[in-house]
Amino acid sequence: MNLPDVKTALQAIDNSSLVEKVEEQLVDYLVKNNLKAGDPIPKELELASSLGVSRTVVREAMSRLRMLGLIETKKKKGGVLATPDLIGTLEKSLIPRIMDEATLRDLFEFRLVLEIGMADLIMARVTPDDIQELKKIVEIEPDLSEDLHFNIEHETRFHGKLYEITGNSTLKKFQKLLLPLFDYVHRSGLLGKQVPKTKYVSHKGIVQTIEHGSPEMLRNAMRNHLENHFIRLFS
Amino acid sequence: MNLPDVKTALQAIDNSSLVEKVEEQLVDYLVKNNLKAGDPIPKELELASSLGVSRTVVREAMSRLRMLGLIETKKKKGGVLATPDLIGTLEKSLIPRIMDEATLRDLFEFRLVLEIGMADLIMARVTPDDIQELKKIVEIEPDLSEDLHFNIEHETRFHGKLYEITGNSTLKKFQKLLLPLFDYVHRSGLLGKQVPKTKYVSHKGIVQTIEHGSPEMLRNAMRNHLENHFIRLFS
DNA sequence: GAAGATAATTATGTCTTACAAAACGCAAAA
DNA sequence: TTTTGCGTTTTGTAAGACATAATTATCTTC
Repeated sequence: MNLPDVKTALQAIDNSSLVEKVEEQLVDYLVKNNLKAGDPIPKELELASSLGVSRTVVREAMSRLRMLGLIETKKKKGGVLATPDLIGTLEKSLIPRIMDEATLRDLFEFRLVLEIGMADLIMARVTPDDIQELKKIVEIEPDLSEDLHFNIEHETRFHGKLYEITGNSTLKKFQKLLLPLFDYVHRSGLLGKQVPKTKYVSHKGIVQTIEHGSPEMLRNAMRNHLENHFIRLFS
Repeated sequence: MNLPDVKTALQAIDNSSLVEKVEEQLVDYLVKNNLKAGDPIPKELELASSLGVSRTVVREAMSRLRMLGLIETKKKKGGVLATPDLIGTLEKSLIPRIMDEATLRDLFEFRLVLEIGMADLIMARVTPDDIQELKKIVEIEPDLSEDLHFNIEHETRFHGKLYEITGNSTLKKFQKLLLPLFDYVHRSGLLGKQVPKTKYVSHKGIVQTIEHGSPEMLRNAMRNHLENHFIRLFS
């Protein structure tokens, strides 16, 4: 037996608790029986007896699924399958101070990737109303020297609107989720020293590109706009 | 009292279960006390008595946090704070057949956004070895007419390698997570009819761009390569 | 006195029983 | 017919007991 084989064999030993096993079996049950949202789930006592465990264990497993949004339970009625809220679940475990630095860096990059990549969605779905709103936002674009807090608030509003235009609400929720994280990463010194803020393509420039440009131009504009961040990443 | 006021008042009623409240308080405790990975957590019985609830409830709440990877527990030793695995958590609630269609579409778009946006990371971090490996992969690039399964497997290997080159393991894990989902979306008819497969920029073309081109060129190449998917989205 | 075996201790993991609370159905009363 | 109230069902919470694992203390043996 060679080493990798030994490793997989060792990994195979079952070290999970009863609750975890029941949780797995429950998910399995949902999938196997082809249940869809709204379909009822067996009662706790039924599950307990058919799985051969105590109700306590079943309840703990169901509690987890409930937290994931996979099921909902009501008194007397029992449980039904629900449609989970992916991003909402993420939110629960996303606590910047607790996460390891590698993941924090990763997520910071993640944002940059998203904002450049979503150019095509924006160009395909932007409406005249959206453009008007963007113009109104950048009208009061703050100067570099101004109050930092206002700057951040302004950044958030502008970029948030961009996410909104994509019409992809998962994307939008994801952005909202990551917001507090960027703040934290910026302060944490995780990315090395803050580089002197130079202005590249401005918000106004981006709006203009959206109104009169092409997807390709918008990708480039966004990339340029985010140059400050990229410099910190690659230095 | 006007109507909106009444509404907010009504929303304020606390409809959450004890377990949920305890869960919140626990997370609060972790954050407030500035705990970091490895730091111990009070014993179940202490928590139960200081929160004024039964051990059952405390255990259910902790079970949830354990599932999120926020804490780990060992017999005799008790619980310690851990660093949660974001993507691993997502995996638990990502069951294509159970998710609603809107989110599925969103996630499909998400992938396209990522692959275009990550061009800059690729260009900044690609190594000669990576390029060699990419070349080896595309060397045996299958023809359009060939076996579908092999096609998919090949697609996965090529794009997976691209994610790997970004050096962003969260991004990579995310891709791996989404893979089964794309398969499902493709078959589900969610995106309308399959368009006749035309070849745009090929994998070989992308490799060449990575080797000799610029970030901007790679963004464009990726966008073009994914044209088939975009057509389905915007039609 | 040191090393190893053994027992005591402690905290989590599981089981059981009991009761509270909400939601539903049905029947009785207005 | 509508409403009110009661009984039933199922989840939510509590409490106590024991099992299990890991750590610490103690004892035995040399």
